Amino acid sequence: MSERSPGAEPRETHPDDLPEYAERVLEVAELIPPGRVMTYGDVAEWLEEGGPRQVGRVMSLYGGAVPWWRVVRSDGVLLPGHELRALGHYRAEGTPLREASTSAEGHLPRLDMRRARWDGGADAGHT
DNA sequence: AGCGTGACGAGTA
DNA sequence: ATACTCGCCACGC
Repeated sequence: MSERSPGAEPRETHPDDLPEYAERVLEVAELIPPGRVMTYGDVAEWLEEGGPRQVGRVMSLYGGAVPWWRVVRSDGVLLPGHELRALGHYRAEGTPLREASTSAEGHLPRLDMRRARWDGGADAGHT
């Protein structure tokens, strides 16, 4: 609705609002059902825009407003720095985990990606 | 304009 | 299974 001075494109530098891309990423994060996860790469593919690193950037900056623990690394490693918080959520939602095989202590479980990965409703067409 | 960094990911050793 | 490399790409200095 607002107009811009002719000749001055609003390219980068967004005002206070979240960048459009960030909003889309967060939107997808909200779609992930409890007990399931999507990888950064999956989200990027689903959006057909950006890449894993861009999704990761958005999550690091604005993820606090959404279930951030449901967007994970493809190898299932818990988010460094928030392992216990994430683990609490996973246990509470019944997200499939792979307990450390060896009896080594200090090893937190990792996500069982084969079972926890959510396809984003592949047949629920988003286009 | 170059260079390092990062909530990544796949491939190789 | 772990460690390392490389490709990726937006950002900040």
